[in-house]
Amino acid sequence: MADNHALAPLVERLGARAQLSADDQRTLLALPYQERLVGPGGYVVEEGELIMGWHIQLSGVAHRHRISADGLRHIVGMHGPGDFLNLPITPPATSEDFVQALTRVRVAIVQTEAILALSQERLSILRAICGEIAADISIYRAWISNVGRREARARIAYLLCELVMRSHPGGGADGCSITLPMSQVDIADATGITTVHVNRTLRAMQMQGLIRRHRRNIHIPDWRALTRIAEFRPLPWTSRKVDDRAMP
Amino acid sequence: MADNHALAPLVERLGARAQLSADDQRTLLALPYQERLVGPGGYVVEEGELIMGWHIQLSGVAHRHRISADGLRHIVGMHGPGDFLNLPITPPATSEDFVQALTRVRVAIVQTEAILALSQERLSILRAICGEIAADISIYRAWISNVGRREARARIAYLLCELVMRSHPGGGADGCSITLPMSQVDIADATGITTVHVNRTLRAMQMQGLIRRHRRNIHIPDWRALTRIAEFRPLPWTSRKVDDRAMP
DNA sequence: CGGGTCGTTGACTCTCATCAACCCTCGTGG
DNA sequence: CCACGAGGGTTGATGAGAGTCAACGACCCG
Repeated sequence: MADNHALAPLVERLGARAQLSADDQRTLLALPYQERLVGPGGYVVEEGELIMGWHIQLSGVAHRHRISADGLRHIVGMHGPGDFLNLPITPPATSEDFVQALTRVRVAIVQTEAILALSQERLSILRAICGEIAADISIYRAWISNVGRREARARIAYLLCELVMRSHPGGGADGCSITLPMSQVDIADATGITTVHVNRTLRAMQMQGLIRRHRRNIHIPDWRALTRIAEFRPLPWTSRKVDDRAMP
Repeated sequence: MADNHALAPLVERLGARAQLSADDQRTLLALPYQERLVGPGGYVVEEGELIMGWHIQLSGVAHRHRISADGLRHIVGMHGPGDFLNLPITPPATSEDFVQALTRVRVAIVQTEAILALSQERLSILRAICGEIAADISIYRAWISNVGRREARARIAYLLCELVMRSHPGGGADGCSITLPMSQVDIADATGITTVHVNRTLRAMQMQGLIRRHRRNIHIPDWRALTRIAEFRPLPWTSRKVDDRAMP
């Protein structure tokens, strides 16, 4: 139902973990929203920007980063369809980081008051939103653990696992492939290692048979082996369905 | 008002960022709750545990960690009075990490349904909770950035800044001091470096005049210098008041 | 054809991990 | 009273993983 509705990714995401009645789904899809389109390299959100409205990513891939005093970029998260780019909070709250599009990205902006009102009316929707935020938080903690103390290969493997989960509805499997939405520079900034070392590590992973590469296409012959190296926990990702069809 | 009520830390935290009427505050304080007391070293939450109720830390200091396959401990966050140890979500959701007490810790457990119902009744409370969760998320992202790509001194400086903010209601200032609630082993696991290197780095920071140490007492002669090294952003911490009085 | 971004590789350096030993303090118990 | 052990802290020697610097190649697009 309503698969071609713009807000479908939101409903799918909320429905993945919690029970939403047909009525809940209709109500969500009926939320008034504005749509924004951002091209590759464009900023979806900028640091310091006032948070006006609840941003839900509809399609495409983006990353979230901060710039340190010495100009280094730290990527602190990846975003895909259905992701909440902020919480429904009211100004004068401002964004602490940049969200930058890697591909073409569509975003829906819902009035904060509208989603808060809806949460008050419908317990099931409030519950679903809480569940989704909890999963997001768990993923952020996984990133802390990932970049904190682990060797380069494990960090990159983890990032690959996350990208696989984001682009394959059913999760990873032997023989699956992804097209990296990001350059090796981006991978470096997301894993806290240098581009030179990313390059060498990818090569080493290929030598070890963990991945096969052709340009930005990554083939994963043994999904279990990759997750073991990455110490990837699928829990927060389970039943997260992603719908990334081409734009209308 | 109600300063000596057990749930006062919750009201203070929620009131720090949002406007809560006297009536809101009374309603929050009237929430039914169970209290749990955990001694130093005890687990407040264990990995895999079913999340039953909304956990709010009332006093003490705790840390949140994960154990990797090779047995290494990764500390992914610190917790103090007023912190939400989980979101109000319903089973079968389980905890992804351990929360372990460093000092004696008191926790209030509120029925998930009770706080959800209250959020539905009172927009101001829902707003306040969203604001607090958003600040927590920002802090997690800061951790990702902290442990990702920075030298040992900066990582430790950041952790010290956070501990200062947690124990000084008004924020840090020249000449302030803290008593570390954690050993150097804990600092190592929270910053992703080894204990040996933590020790050497603390010594170096002392040589440079960034800190003075006596056992676990840390004196900070120049707060601005420390935050500059740490690239510490006070924003998510602003007006976060902490009340860590002795237990009744 | 030229310029830009991205990817690749080599040589050298350095931070930090590893391994190992030793100290201190404190609580316990003979 | 002292022996003992455990946890935490300190220090040195050595090595490995990753950073830095530099150059070059591949590809895309105007």
